[in-house]
Amino acid sequence: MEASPPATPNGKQQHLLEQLRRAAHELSGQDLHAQLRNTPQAMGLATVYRHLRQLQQRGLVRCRHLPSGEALFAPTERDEHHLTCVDCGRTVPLPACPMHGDDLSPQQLDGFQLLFHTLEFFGLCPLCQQRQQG
Amino acid sequence: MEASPPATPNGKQQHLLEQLRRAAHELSGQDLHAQLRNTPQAMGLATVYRHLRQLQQRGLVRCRHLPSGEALFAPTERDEHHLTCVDCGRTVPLPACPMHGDDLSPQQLDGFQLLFHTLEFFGLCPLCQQRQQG
DNA sequence: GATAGAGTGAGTATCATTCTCAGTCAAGGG
DNA sequence: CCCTTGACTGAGAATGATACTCACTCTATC
Repeated sequence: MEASPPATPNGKQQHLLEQLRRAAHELSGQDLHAQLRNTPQAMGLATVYRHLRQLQQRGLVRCRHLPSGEALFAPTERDEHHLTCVDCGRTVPLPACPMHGDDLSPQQLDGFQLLFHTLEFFGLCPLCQQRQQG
Repeated sequence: MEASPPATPNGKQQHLLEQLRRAAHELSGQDLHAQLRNTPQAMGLATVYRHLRQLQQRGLVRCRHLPSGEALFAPTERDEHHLTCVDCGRTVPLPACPMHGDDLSPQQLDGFQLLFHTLEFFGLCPLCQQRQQG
C-alpha cells in the first residue's frame, strides 16, 4: 500500500504528532482518526491508539482524561492545564502552569523517569451553580 | 425535599463515603459495589455510580482516572497524589501535595466554585525502563 | 387505604479503547 | 528471482467502565 522512502523511523507517528502540534487544542484518538480520514495520512483507529500510546511512552505527548472517560492528547511541550465542571463537563484552559516536575525530589521520584504531569482543577461552573440553586 | 439539613441527606451516600474513608486507598465504583455486596449496605452498581457523582459534585469525594480508563475515588480531605507508569500502569502515592487550590487567582477561577484538584505525574517506572532497554 | 414522589437496581445500551488475526510490505538469503 | 521472516496495519469483534431505562418499592401525606 504505502511505499515511502526509509527516511523516518515511523511516518505515522510523525503525522500524529504534527497533527497534534498543528491543532489549537487537545484532540482525542477519535478526533485524530476522523481528521486524518480522507487524507493521504489516513490510518485505522487501532493504529492511531497504538501510536498515541508509544508517543506517550516516549514523552512526546501528554494525555488527560475527561470525566466522560474520553482521553485527550496534546504535545508535551504545551504545558496547559484546566478547570473542569464536574456537572456539565465544560472545560476552561488555565493560562499558566503553577507547577513543575522539578518540584519532586529524587526520593519522591523513586527511580521513575518523569515524562509529564497533569494538574486539573474541578468545581462547579457558574451556570451549574445557578441551576442547582434554582 | 432538600429542606433537611445536609448533614445526613442520604443513607446510601453516607455509607459510600464511610467506606471510602475507611479504606486505605482509593476505590473504583466496581470496588465499592463488590465490597458492599453481602452486607446490609449492599446496593446496585447504578446506585453506586449515581451517588459517587453526587458526592463528587458536593465536593466530598475526589476522582482520578487511571490510564486504563478506570476511575478511582477518595475522600476530598485526603490530599494524595500519584506517580504513574505509562507503560505498566503501576501507581505510587506521593507523600505530600506540593500544590494547593489557593494558588489560583479569582480571575483564573472564572466564577468556578472549586471543589478539588488532581495532580498526577507520569513516567516510566524502573522496571519498564529496564525492559525497554533489554 | 389511596396516592404521589423519590429512590432503587437488574438488565441493557453506549462508547472509547484494546484485541485478534489475516493480509501486506520490506529486507535478506538461497 | 522465489521464499522466508518479521514488523506493521486495520476491519471487525471483544472488553469494560459507566450511563440509561423503567418497573418496582418504599415513605409520607392526604
